[in-house]
Amino acid sequence: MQDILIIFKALSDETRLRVLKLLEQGELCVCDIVAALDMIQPKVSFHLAVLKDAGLIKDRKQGKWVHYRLNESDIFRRFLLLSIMERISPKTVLEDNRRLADFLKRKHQKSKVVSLIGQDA
Amino acid sequence: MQDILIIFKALSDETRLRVLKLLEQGELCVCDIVAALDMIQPKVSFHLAVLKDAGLIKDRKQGKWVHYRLNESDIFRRFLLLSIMERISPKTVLEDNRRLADFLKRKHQKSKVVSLIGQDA
DNA sequence: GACTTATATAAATATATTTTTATATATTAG
DNA sequence: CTAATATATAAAAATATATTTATATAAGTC
Repeated sequence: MQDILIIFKALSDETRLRVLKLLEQGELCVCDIVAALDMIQPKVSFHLAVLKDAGLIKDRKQGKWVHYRLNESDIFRRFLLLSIMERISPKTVLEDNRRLADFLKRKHQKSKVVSLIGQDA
Repeated sequence: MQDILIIFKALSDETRLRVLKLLEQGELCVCDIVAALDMIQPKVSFHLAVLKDAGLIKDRKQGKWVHYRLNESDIFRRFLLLSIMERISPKTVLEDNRRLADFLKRKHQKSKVVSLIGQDA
């Protein structure tokens, strides 16, 4: 019973559903999600931990960053994730995606500049 | 979004999963469920209201009694209910079922006696 | 009509979850 | 080595949910 309870508890929070929806588009690091949701980092980390505990997401550490992605390795969670993607309100998702796109654009611009400076030096 | 959130919230409580499992065997009235779970009645009524709100169960009033049954009228809820039935811990379920069987037996004996008295009169 | 039974609901209390604030840890940059 | 950045975690505060206790409603019994 524990398993299924932990999964449903993890899914019974709007923030966490938004995170899952964001991760539909692929792996994201914590700071991406913080920017997309427009929330403070410890709050996001808390919710990521809940989702990870329920086996709904996986993480991968790379340097300073931790990247999260959906865990679709079993069919039940896979179905749940799919149903969420379909049913989540498009309005919130739109704004989350806009903020994420903005953030990623600025992030990439910055890394471009950094690498140009790197070339000069 | 509201819909799916309300459904997951309803499913994120052990008592409510036990209620759903009990209802797998068909319609039950509140007092049956109270006996099966060995809980006080207002508590059970509270959880039934949450499940009903989420559209997971339906009720039917008949005289003094209110009978509840699973609502399997849409495919998503149906799938969720099915997954719960499969995954819920057998230990708790066994005890719930034993208490329910006991209660129903006594209930039927009593109604038998009542109807016999009725015959005599 | 008074009494009992089945259920629901409201108010008070207890418990669990989420959010914030502060801080720790680890990695990289300078 | 010091500073900055990304993330996690602990403690405190805020909020939400569940539980209990008391009471209301409605139906049936005597």
